[in-house]
Formats: sequence, structure tokens, C-alpha cells
Amino acid sequence: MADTGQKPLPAGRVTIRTVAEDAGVSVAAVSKVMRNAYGVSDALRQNVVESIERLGYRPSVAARGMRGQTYTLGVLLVGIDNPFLSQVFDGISGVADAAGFKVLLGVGAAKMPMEAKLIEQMIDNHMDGIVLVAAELSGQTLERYARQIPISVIGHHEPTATGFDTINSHDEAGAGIAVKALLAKGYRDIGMVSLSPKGHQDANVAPQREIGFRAAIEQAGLGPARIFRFDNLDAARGAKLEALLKSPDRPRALFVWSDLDGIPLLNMARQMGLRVPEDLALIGYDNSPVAALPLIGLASMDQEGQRLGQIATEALLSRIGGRTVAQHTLITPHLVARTSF
Amino acid sequence: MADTGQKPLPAGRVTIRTVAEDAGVSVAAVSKVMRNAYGVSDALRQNVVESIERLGYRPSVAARGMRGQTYTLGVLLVGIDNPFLSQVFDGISGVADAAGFKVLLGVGAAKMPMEAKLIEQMIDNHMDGIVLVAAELSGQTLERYARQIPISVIGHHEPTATGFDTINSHDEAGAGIAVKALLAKGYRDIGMVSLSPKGHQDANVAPQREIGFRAAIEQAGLGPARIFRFDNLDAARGAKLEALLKSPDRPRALFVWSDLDGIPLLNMARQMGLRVPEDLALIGYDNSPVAALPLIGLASMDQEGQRLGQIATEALLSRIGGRTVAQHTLITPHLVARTSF
DNA sequence: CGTTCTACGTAGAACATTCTACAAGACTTA
DNA sequence: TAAGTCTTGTAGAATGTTCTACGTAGAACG
Repeated sequence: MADTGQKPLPAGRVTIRTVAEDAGVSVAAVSKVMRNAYGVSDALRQNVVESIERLGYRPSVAARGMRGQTYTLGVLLVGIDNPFLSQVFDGISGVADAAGFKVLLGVGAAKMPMEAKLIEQMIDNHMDGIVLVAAELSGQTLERYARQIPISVIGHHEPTATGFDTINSHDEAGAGIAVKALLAKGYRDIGMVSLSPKGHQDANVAPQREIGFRAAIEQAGLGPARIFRFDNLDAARGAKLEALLKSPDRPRALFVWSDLDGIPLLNMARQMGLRVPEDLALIGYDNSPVAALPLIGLASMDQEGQRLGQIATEALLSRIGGRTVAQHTLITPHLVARTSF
Repeated sequence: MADTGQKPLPAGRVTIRTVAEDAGVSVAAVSKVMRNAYGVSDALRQNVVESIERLGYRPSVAARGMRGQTYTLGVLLVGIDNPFLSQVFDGISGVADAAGFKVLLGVGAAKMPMEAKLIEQMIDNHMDGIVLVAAELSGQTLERYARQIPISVIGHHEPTATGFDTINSHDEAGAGIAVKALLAKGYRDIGMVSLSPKGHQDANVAPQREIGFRAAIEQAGLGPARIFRFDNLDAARGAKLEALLKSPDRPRALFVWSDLDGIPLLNMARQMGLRVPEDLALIGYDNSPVAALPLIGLASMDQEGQRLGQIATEALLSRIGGRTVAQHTLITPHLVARTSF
């Protein structure tokens, strides 16, 4: 029966109330300590902190979200198996972590209804903000969601948007850099492999790269530009890429919108007995790790995914902090030269 | 001033109260309709559903979580750039979707404190359950969390766990299958490339594959088994793998714990002028898409990630539904033969 | 015709937090 | 010393749901 001096640990979930009782203060006082709010003496803080430690108290994000902040950011990725997105995510979580924010991820699979559902899910979870990476949703839709939650967008060119921030690699310039590198090596018959448009979104990265490609080709007096588009969800994509390589008027050099297509293409070409670059020159996009493998050696545009993620998250945090005027950032990508051209 | 028959849409967030007023019923009635609960007439339901549609009402997950379910599952992945994990995730989200559950992802980066933080975050978000994929946390720690939230674990062998479910590919058997395939081709000098142990977790997949490897080698009378371990976070890993290939007593055949190492290894070998399989035979693990590229052609163990994800999610849902006795599933992987051996 | 049952709907507590008032005391200032 | 200000802490509303308990009809039953 003797009091050992150690208060017994209560059963069940530890709530703010448990802590308050344990420390002998009001619930509001504990809340203030948690939030570093004004009006707490050192003695009180000390006392409360000790109780929190002892009980292992963690505030419920859900309950928190009902009135205040959740200190959680949502990230919407188009897919999960893309090394570029992985870099972006690294950048995001680094900055978020340093600022004391947690990150939860949603995967949209490039399907608009899915993306919309996930954004709504994040809103309903009372997250503090969202980073969208390469989403398919239209600028108009994004403006609508942006009225409900701070949004920062990567890989979606919407320079006139007022409700949300955009952070992009300069895709138009990137295509230009690739074409100029090919021209410098003396190639004249240059084609582009691109993505079939979904919806009619010029804001997406592939169309932007097409614009840059077309401009560079025409500027060199080599127009009209030859662009071959493929659907990335099409099961027959492989066969179609192969058909392109076998076609008699196959271009001498190809600028490929993404390593996702560039790597299989290079592989297929060599498989067919074509030498790269002697018979076919290639430049990809995203500088993925596989492109860097010596036996692959695919030259590729690097768009510094990590940095994009960092900047987008910083923008989001500043928006959460109160900024309302939109901010649009553009980063110039660079070419990583390899044996493929 | 004439009433057009269209009620005006209210400003601000649409809550359950807004809907109730609009439909002229009680708040609880709306709640019942949302949950398909007992005690609602068709007329009432119809009326409420119409209001919900018109107002575009979505329940707040946060508020929901405070008393009932959130219909949200958490998924903890070790990383995001691994194609195998991508397959697993596909399986998970397919099943979850069909059951009307949303999925949010956390990325643990193979760091225990990070993983613990994310699990706690998911608990604090009042998620209904968690699927852990290849987590580093110990079985003991998992048991502790499992008392707070239903948990289903992939890629962590803990067949005696009572508090959570496990779903695994039979890694021990998988290693055996790979070794036997090499033996059948006549190789006798067989080594294994594995992962440096973190902590001391025999439950993880790499140690399990080592056990299977060792057993198969010894059973063939070729012991002692030669196992080379590398740290996957080590920056010098590439150089060390290369050193292994250059070593004079390099094994004639290698079973590699993951394509993550197998692909660079194969690439490096060819780069050094070694022919695969004439000079070095290789079998990898995970059957990743890059391994399947014809110019790579790395044979690999396929562990049906998607199916693992599906089963784990079904288990989790049944646990959420009330099952308390643990369930442990083991799937046998199969070899995808290619030119590398 | 009174009683019991069932179906439907409602009021209000509960959930875990934040946030707005406000009160009590301590400290300044005139 | 009285009045004002600042500091610290508290009570209690508010947040958007779910869920329990209960009331009220109408139907079925004897």
C-alpha cells in the first residue's frame, strides 16, 4: 500500500487529459506546451514535459486536425516505380522532416478520378498542404482544390496559376539542349519519341518537351519536326516501339521524352543488331540509374528531381505560413552525355 | 425574390450538419445513411442521398476517426524506387480499393526510428490498419504496435507471432530452387551475394535466403557455403562488388539476393570482359523489369509481389473485421530462367 | 381495445484536441 | 495607495463525426 513515489501508468490510450491529470494542470496548459504557445512558465512547461515523457503521450493527429494543424503534408505521385519520382520524394521528405512535418503519400496511377479522390482524401484528413508531382488534373481543377488546401505542383506547367505554386524543370529548354547536342554531333535526321496526350493537357511535361523539340528543329531549318507518340498504358507499346525501329525511314537520331521509353528502345535496337550510336543515336530524359549502367550508357537529360522536391516543399511551407501570392519556379536541366550519341 | 425551386448552395465547408439541414433530417440520420447503418427508410435514404450529391458532401476523415472507422489503410514501404515494392503496392491498393478503403503510404527508408515514427503517425491518424512491407523493426516492437492497431506484415519471417499476420514468399525455399537450378546446369563452385545484416534480424528476407542457400550447398556436399555480404547503404558498394569479380577465387556461379545488386553485377562483369554465363553464371531475385530486358537477360526468382500484397491486405481487412487469431502465409517463388546461367 | 413489437428517427454524449475569453495574481506606474 | 498592465493559467466552446439510448408511431396480436 505504500506509495513508492512512482505514479502508476494508466491503462488505455494516453490522451491530453491523462497528461493533464498526471501533471496536475489543465488540459489547455498541456495543449499550450505541445504547441509552444505563449503564456506558459518554465516551471509549468517542465512539469508537463516530464509527464509527457513518462506517459509516452502523442497527440492524436485526427483530433488535432479538427481545430488546428496536423503538421502532415500529403504528396501525390503519379506512380511509384519511377526513379525520378523517387528523387523528388527524397527532396520533399528532407525539407518536410527538417521543418517537423510528417509526409504521407498517395499514388494516383495517372488516373484523374483516382488523383481527385486522393486529394479529397488528404483534405478530409485535414492535412496542412499537398505537393502534387506530375498530376494529370487540369489547372482549373487544381485551382478549385487550392481554395481548400495549400498546393504546390511539380511537373505541370501552369505559369499563370494564381491559387497554387508551380515548380518545374524547364522542359522546353531541356528538349532544346538535347536537340542542340545532337546537332553538334552532326546528326540532321532527328526524331522525337513522346507520350500520347491524355485529355488535352499542354501543361504536362511531354507536350512541353515537344514544343521545345519542334522549335529547335525548325530553328535549325530541319522542319517539319517528326514526333512519334506512344501510349504508356498500352500493352502493345513494346511492339510499336519495335516497329518504329524497323521502319525504313527511321530517324538517324532520337530524342526520347523519358528513360522509361529510352531504355527499352536502346535495348531493343541493340538486340536487333543496330549499333548505338553508329546506326542510331539516342538521348533520353530523367537520367535514371539504369541509364547510367555502363552497358546501357544512355545519355539523358537530368532535371535534378531532388532539388525540385525541395523547392516545392519550401514553397508549400511558406504558403502554409501565410503567403497568398503564387510563385512559379523554373529550373534549367542539363545533359548527361554518355555513349549513346 | 421568387423561389426558383433550387435551394442556394451554402458557403464554407459542407459538414454533416449542412446536409442534415438541407434534407430536413437529423444529423444522426445522415450519418446512418453514410454508413449504411440499420434503421433508415428508403424514402429517408433517397432524400439524404440527394442532398449529399447536390452539396458534394464528403465526411471528414479526421472527425470520423475520433469515434468510428476512417476507412483508411496505411502502408509502410522500405523505399520507393524498388520495382518489387511497386508490385506489392499494386496488390495492396487493388484489394483495398475494392473494399472501399483508401490507402496512404509512408516511406521508411530502412531506418528503424523513421519506421517507428511513421507507424505512430498512422496510429495517430486513426487509420484502420497497417500493411508493413520489408520493415526493419523487430518482431517484439511489432507485437507492441499490434496491440494498438491491426497489422499485416510482408517480407518479415515471424511465424510464431501472435499479434499480427505475416505473408511471405518462402525465401529459404527460393534460395534452394536457385541453387538446384545452378547445380542442374553443372555448376559446382557456387557463391552467394547477400546483404550486411542490420541489427541482428534473422527474420528479414536476406538471412532467410542465406539459410536456404547454405542448406542447399551443404546438401549437395559442396560446403562450406561461400557468402559475400555487402551493405546496401555503403557508397563504396560498387567498388566492392567489382573487387569480388576481380578476385582470383571468384565463384563460377553467383546467387544474388536481389536484382538490385544482380543487375549492376552482371553489367559490371560484362564491362570487364567476362562473358555471362560462359565465365560467370548469375541468378538474381525479384524478377525486376530491367532483368527482363533482352540485353540484360538476368535469370531471377519471382516472388509474385502483387499476390503477396493482395493476401496481406485481405488478411488485414479480416483482422479489422474482428479476427484475432494470427495467420501466417507462405508462398513458394519460382525461377524465371534467362540467358544468365 | 389495450398491449407488445418493430421500424424509424432523434437528441445528445463522446471522441481529443485547439482556441477564445477571462480571471487571478504580480508587477508598474502615477 | 489606487489604478493600470502584464503574465500565467483555467474554463468551456467549438470542431465534425459516430454511437447509444430513447421516443414515437403504426402494425400485429390476443
